[in-house]
Amino acid sequence: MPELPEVEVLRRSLEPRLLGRRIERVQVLSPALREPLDRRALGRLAGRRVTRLRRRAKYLLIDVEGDSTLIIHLGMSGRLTVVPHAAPVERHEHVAFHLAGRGGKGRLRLVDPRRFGLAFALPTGRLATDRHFAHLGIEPLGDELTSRYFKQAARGRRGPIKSFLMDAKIVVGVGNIYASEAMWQARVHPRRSVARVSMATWQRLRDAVRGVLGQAIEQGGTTLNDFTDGEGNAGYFQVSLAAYGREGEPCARCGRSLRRLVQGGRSTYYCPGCQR
DNA sequence: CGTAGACCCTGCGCGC
DNA sequence: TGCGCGCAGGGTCTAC
Repeated sequence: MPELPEVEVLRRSLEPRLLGRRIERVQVLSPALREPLDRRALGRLAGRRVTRLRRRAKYLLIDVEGDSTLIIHLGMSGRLTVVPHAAPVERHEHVAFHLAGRGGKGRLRLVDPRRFGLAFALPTGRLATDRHFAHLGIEPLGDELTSRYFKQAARGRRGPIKSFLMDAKIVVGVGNIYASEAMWQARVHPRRSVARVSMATWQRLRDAVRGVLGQAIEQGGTTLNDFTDGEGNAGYFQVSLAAYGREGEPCARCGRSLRRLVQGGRSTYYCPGCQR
């Protein structure tokens, strides 16, 4: 479900609703996620106030007092929302953080039908070396992402540009939707080998990745099915998608019919006319 | 070492 | 109406 823009939109929407509020109680309703929920570790968050919300790659990081961090990953189908204290438990609600403080009682809940998501707690200082984060590449919206970085990272690699863009060891946050969008924007064919990308094209790809992710954040993310921010609002970047999910529709740039192909078991959408 | 494919799981829309 | 199939925004592990 969520790529970097959706997690960032979620972070921004939750920030005013969580900052300074206290987690009164942690309720694990259904521990079966990608990694089983650890009742004891999550329970230790109880009694602490939220001090900061951050994002790394597609992970949401909720820092609390006492140098602990709650880490949430939404997988494909996760939804994290603040609901009224008395809201009925939803199907596939895995964990609920009962909140007190400004705004009265409430609950932050993680609902995840497909169970590819994660929720765990760590001492804040241990994040960088934790196995979930240790091997992640650079953030795409920071200063480090340059055409030179891309070129350097591609040295000695084979394989298609799409896999490269989606490889979190290179650059994080680019998932299946925004990979198609960035390649369309940069006019690069998804099967193009990374060994055959010129510096000018690396520059176009770099600009396209940043541009697409940035615009998607501004527009509240992409809601294809069920993405919402922390208040339950859908995004509207889906109306701006140029390629993803548009097989058979005319390319907005050249008019050719957009096509779908499968790479690594996942759909890629592209224009056979203007992507080379 | 890098890369390709299988796999984890539920739900939805489609064609029959 | 019911059923089977393909597909879905993530990441990790195994086999080459």
